Amino acid sequence: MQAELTIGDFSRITHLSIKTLRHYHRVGLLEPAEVNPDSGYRYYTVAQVPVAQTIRRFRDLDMPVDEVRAVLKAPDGSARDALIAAHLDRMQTQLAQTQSAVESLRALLTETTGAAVKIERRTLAPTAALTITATLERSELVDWWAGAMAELPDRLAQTGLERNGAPGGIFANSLFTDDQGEATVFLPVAAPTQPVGTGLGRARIASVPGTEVALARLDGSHRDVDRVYAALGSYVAELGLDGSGPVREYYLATPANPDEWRTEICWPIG
Amino acid sequence: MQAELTIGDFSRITHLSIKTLRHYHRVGLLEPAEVNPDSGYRYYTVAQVPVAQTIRRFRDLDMPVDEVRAVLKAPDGSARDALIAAHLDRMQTQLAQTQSAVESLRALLTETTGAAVKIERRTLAPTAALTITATLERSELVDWWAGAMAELPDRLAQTGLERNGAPGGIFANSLFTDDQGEATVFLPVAAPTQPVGTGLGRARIASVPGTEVALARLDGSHRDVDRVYAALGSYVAELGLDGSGPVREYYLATPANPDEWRTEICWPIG
DNA sequence: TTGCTCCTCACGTCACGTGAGGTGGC
DNA sequence: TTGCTCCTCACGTCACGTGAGGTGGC
Repeated sequence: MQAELTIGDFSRITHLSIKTLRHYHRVGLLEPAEVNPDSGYRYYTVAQVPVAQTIRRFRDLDMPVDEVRAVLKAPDGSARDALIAAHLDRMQTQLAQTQSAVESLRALLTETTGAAVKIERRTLAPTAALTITATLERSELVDWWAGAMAELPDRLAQTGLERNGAPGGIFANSLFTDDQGEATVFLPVAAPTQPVGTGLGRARIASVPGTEVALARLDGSHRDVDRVYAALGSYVAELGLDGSGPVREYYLATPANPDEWRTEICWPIG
Repeated sequence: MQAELTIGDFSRITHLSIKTLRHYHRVGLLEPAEVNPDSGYRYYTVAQVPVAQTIRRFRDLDMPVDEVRAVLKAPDGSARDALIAAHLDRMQTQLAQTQSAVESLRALLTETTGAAVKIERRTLAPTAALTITATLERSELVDWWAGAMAELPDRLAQTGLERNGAPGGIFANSLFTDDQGEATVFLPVAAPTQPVGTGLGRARIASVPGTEVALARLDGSHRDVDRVYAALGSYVAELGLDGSGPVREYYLATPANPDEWRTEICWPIG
């Protein structure tokens, strides 16, 4: 025997509000067992309680409704587990980001004058390089960067070429102004004396152009990289220089501990 | 000399997207230093860069725009610090909730059959009690509960009355169905032989009515309290009982470690 | 019969993002 | 002059919440 529960009963049992239950009906996430065609009254059964609980748990973790639906409809356990694992991963990332945002805020508040960023001018020579390029959303940038940076040394070994300097990245302005654009990471190499074959996957041999830049070094993690960008951008603007080219970064040291990273941030000048 | 920056320049320097900058202008969070009245072009100055950075930091922490505005306009450092501290507190709470939601999900997934909840029937006798009652939003409930529970013993000492049983709480259905309603916490006392004076603040002497209930014990934190509610509600519904009264809880033990709490959850029956 | 529960529908919220259609500045 | 940057305006997104106005069921 299926006990018929009104929406109010079901709400009390599941701790999902009535408004929320109606919403979940509208979007097809949790359909009442029965709807009276005359009155429109929704009726649920006790068998639906565990489903509602599962939904609540996932929504508490901010899993999007569409994804919760996918989890509930997943054909088998492994598909389900994969979706859940993916979401827990995202949660993990988000927790780390929040943690880092808190630290960043603390730094901003405790800092008395704003540690001066030392800016120098430098002329970067053009070079050949092993490159990976993609057009992507700003939000994908960090993950993409890590993957591409990890791939480059393996590809380099395939080419048999000599490495010729610190790895770098080039980032289109639109990545910042419009939240999407082209990014490149590269490993400088001595110019190849003969053509390099295929089989390098997404990696390519290309030339990285020379340019004059305003440059500042960032010691530590990229948590506060925006402060360096701000210093450089302000410097270039105050001098009335044309800084319209894409920004470039050189990764002098990237050990496991991000606090020990050393990076050069380069803002191109005219 | 104030360097005039176009919205694109300013976007690159601050890492706020152009759309976001326009939005912040619309809502008055960050106004351009100048707007060309003919073209509508926005112009910013380098002096605005630090302000933009501060905004970005706070928004990264999900501080609502209205609050960021309040922080920026705070007349003095202490008002500002108070707003920031309040927000960091909320962040802390939220991190804890996320943590607990993850654990709760893990529990739901690893649990094989769903630990059976033992349900018994009991008749609760009416009693006099020292009570604190409020109408509140569901989201305020936990904080309010902690404050009121902490206050009750002090108030009891003021009355000179004898405690007569475990503290409890009574929660209106609308708290769950409609996200707001009346909540009461109480400390049972022997019926006072003479009127109790005023000066008890928000606490009152009142009578807690008797009722018959379906009851289950929750050992551990209230993280998974909804599972007990679900078991009781399903039980009552399946037996076709009228369970429309407000839910009641008794706090048998609330030591510092929430995993050692013991609570009786009572679903009233007709 | 009363009043409590339930219903729909249209709109609001929050912090932007999207996209059409158009104009200004070097 | 071209095309790149900038503009407005209306609407969309996400997960509901609000509120008006009305009806069903015990």
